[in-house]
Amino acid sequence: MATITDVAALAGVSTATVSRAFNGKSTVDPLLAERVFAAAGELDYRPNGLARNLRKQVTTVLALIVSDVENPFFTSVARGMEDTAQTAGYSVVLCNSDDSADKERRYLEVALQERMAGVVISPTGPVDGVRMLRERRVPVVAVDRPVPGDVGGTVDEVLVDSRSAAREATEHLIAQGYERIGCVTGPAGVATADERLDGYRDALTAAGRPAAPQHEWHADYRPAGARDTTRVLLDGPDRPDALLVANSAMAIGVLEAMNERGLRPGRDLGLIAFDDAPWTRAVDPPLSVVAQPAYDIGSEAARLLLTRIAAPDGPAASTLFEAHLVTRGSSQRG
Amino acid sequence: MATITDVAALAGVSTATVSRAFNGKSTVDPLLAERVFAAAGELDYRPNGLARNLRKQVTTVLALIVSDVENPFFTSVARGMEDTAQTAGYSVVLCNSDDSADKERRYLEVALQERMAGVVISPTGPVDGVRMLRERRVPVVAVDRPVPGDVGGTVDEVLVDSRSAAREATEHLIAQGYERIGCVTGPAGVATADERLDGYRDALTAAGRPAAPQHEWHADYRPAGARDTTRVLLDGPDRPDALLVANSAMAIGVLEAMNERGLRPGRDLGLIAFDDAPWTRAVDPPLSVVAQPAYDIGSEAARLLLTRIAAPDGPAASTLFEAHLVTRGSSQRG
DNA sequence: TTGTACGCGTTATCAT
DNA sequence: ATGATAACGCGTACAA
Repeated sequence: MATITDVAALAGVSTATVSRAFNGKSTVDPLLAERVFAAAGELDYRPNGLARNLRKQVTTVLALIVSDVENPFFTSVARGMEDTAQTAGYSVVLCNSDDSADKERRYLEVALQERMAGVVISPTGPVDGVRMLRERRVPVVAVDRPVPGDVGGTVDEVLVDSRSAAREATEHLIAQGYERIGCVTGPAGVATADERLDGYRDALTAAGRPAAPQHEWHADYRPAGARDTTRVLLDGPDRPDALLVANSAMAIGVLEAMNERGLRPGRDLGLIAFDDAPWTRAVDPPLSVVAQPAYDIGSEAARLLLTRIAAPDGPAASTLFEAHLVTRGSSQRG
Repeated sequence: MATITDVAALAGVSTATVSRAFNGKSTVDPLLAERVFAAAGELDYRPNGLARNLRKQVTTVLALIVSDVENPFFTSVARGMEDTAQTAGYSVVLCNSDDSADKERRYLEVALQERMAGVVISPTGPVDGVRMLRERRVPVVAVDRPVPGDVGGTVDEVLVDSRSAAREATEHLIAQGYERIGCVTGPAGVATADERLDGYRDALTAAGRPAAPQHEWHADYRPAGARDTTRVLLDGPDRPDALLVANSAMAIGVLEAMNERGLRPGRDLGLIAFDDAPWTRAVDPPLSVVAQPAYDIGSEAARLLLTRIAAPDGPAASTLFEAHLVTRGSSQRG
């Protein structure tokens, strides 16, 4: 593979000039530049990114570490981040931590070893990993959830006000006349799961309804877990007549269990789920959802990260997006 | 950030010894190794991947360039590839070409500049891009589709026998008593779209039914396009009573259009779609699908790539996976 | 077994 | 405006 030296030789200039030409420095004679590019073309030369990175002590690669690549919310985040990063000349490496603190830690180590320019993460593990990067002055932005254990909010975050959204959704179910409203949320301890449950409780409390622990369930944010949970809750006593479901993957499981029993969304069981996944329009009746601005979240995270790369110091920024309720057929009785 | 020199100094050895210790060479005195690791721990040293890569002239990063990150088929492929690559010590960079030849080309350039160890791609653009890598001895494996214009099959591929699967699915619709079976496939010219249409035709022909051009539609492999197409075909004359849909994203659009018209899958319109997306179990009745072994495809592609990295020469390998029909409620009248 | 010294390909500094 | 040259941090001949 041709190197800068080869090009310099063929063009009859120094490597410095070739470098300058390729980096668009204005201080290079147009005539020489011409010759450089001609030579480069002839040799089919591409600058060696590795050497450049070593020399400049910085890469233009960002990492996005998500807890579940198959979750449409995170793929949207990825697209948003990618598009913004792209325009600034950065590439994005997508990493899947699978909600395992171990895997997450490994990826953080990789980010450090490969001297990536920054990391966006939906954190699973404790704050240590993130702290490790920050000590090395590698910018980190948390998305979707704050970093567990990060007291004092020292790391940049892009979050969604799930609690208000959950409350709004629950209020809508109440307004629609549902009376025994339940909530299927994610694992206790996961911030989004807790918040969504809190918002649900807020609405019930405000409506003067008793808190009903037997109407609150935790599943693992995946279809199968929610399906099993729903089977139990549908077959048990005091069956709810409506459900707030904390993400779209679990909504799949809920619908599956309802199908098994011939239950129809809306009529037999009011339903609102978080995440406006494409398929939610495919079910009959269409699923009411809490739409999170996933793409914008990714895009904003990238922007924050790039800002932080440019100016490593300064106080942590926290951006809070609103989620909004999209009412469709599954949340009305008629 | 501490370098190998700092560690060597603190441990009272040469940088060579530190390097050997960190690379697990057996030729290093256990006592010295001990001292090296102690020093490294104290300094919180991490080898600089950039320098290592430059020195070794090779990275341990693989690229996966897909035509649509939001397509669950490709996210499964990504997971399969990632898991296999991981165990061999490689990382995977996920890139989204968005079915744009331009974007694809840019990512191929990045792969080249960053000296990535290999590329798995679902090709959109012409063979030139791929050829460019291969000339530079960067291994490439095509997944999902062959490389357009690659006469003679010079590049490694991992494909699925869509045609047979489409035929099988169509035969099932015929056996279920559907009489006016249509096909909504992807863009003409995209290999998978053409193959699935061919398989559909195979079945009709074999059943002694006339080819019916008015029952064949092309859409863009996305929900909205398929929805619009389906609106037209449902409202038009000679409306089909069953549909083979060439991917799950389009199935969403088809179902949406059906919902608008109060049509029920199976009873009013038999339905089989490619891709066993999680949500297909959430609709009522559940969607019959052609399940592709997406995870295995990714895993096999990684294996092929790693083999090729180890032995760059030798004839191109082509792996063909079977897809299998999963019959559920949407393909039976009852 | 260990150390010395060179080179990977590039960019930045300093002269010219 | 251009060229010579010294790093960047590591791995590996080669020598000891």
